[in-house]
Amino acid sequence: MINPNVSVDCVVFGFDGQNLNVLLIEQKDVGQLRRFALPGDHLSDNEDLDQAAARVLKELTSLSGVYLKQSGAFGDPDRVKNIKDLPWLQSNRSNPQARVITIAYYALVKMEDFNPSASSFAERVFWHDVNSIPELAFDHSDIVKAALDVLRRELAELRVGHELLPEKFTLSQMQALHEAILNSSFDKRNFRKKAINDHWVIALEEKQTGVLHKPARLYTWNKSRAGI
Amino acid sequence: MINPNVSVDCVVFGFDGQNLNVLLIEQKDVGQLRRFALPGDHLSDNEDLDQAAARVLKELTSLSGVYLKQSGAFGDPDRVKNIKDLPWLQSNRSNPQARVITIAYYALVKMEDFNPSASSFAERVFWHDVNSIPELAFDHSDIVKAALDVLRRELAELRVGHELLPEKFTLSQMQALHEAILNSSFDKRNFRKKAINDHWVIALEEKQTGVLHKPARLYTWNKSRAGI
DNA sequence: CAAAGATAGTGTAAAAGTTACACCAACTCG
DNA sequence: CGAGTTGGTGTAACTTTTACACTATCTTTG
Repeated sequence: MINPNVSVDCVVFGFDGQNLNVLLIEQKDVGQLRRFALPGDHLSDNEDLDQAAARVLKELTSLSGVYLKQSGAFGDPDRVKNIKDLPWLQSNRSNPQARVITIAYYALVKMEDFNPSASSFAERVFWHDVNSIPELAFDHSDIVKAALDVLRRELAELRVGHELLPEKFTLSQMQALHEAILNSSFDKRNFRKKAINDHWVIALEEKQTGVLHKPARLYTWNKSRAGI
Repeated sequence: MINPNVSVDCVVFGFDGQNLNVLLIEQKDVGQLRRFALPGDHLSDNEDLDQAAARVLKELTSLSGVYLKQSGAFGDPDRVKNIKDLPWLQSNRSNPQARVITIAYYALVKMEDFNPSASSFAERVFWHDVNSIPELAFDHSDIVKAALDVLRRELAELRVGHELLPEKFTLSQMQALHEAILNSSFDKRNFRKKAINDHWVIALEEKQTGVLHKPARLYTWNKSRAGI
């Protein structure tokens, strides 16, 4: 059974080595309206919030094995009462008037590791650049903003981000990741100094192959550091 | 109307100039069991989560005007299913089996500013030292732990704590506050240097009065700093 | 009014961390 | 073998953090 009052929404940030993206769905809406939203749905009985977030994400986008963390609860009594959202609610919900409190989750993934594919009431799933997100259903734009705030704070404390790079990576890749998420840029020498001195990473005796320039040394996360 | 599936719980931290305490209620329980819990109750229709937290806190403890911030959502399907909680649920809830998801809030107050007084299903309200909290109803012990984590992180970034000192305060008072919340101790000279150099505070041309020792200089928060 | 009791208030040197900055190295491809 | 591309490095100036101990000023009491 589904709980009419509680939902979960997932803000999945994807990194492609360059830019930070958010996973959105296009909902099947009445008429030919295009309607974008975060993957999210109601909570079922007998499942935890964490489980619900994982299930819903999988049902709508086929993504699984993603580590989701809570980023906030949204409970404005009118958050699903906007007229723009009414047609969709009427054709998709048994009780379109029901008040819905949502628990937001966020995650970070490597885009190349996943092949989102739409199902359930999602007609399409796609990645969208985080810096130019279109209008979203309900209060989903607020949810994305809040999640991005949390993400940035967590990255600065190195509590997230390890998922986003290959097992072996170069310091330039790591720097690109930080720059994409924090939307800023760092001095190469200083960034490397810090990563190495603070033991974020461990140097391997290996180099990149298959690149058309000087191959970079490979590193791996220092698993004994916090957050891993 | 009350929502059977969603509640809010408040972790109100109180500071008395020395120690950090948490506001607990003693619930009226069947028999002579003493039952301690966080002030919390179900969400009503047409109210925001933030409003619900403020209302519930006021109803149970009479505290109002407290700035509450979200610290997490708790939704284990069994979180209100423990036998220890059953008698109370049966005599206090129309649907004692209902699953309840709770949104936790926390706040920081000066204990002297408030006079908690019990009403509704709270039989007694009291402050309890944060370092030795008794067993609480439901999963409230987890909620307190999580709130304390959030609080400490926020204090370190000076996003909270301003409420806890008088308008004009001494640096020793401020230091005691930080020491109580972070449960640690700092060097007096270094702490002062930092507070002044980083412009957390503004020195006033005033001194303490009515103390039985050298009166300390008074300071006030620098309102142009983040978080105020 | 002197002494005791209590907290306030202060400086410095060493160490650690942060910042700003420019050039040569190593690989691939044509 | 030259051009293109990214990798990789050192240092000096500056800022921040840490560790550490004594004198100052007020009240109270004998």
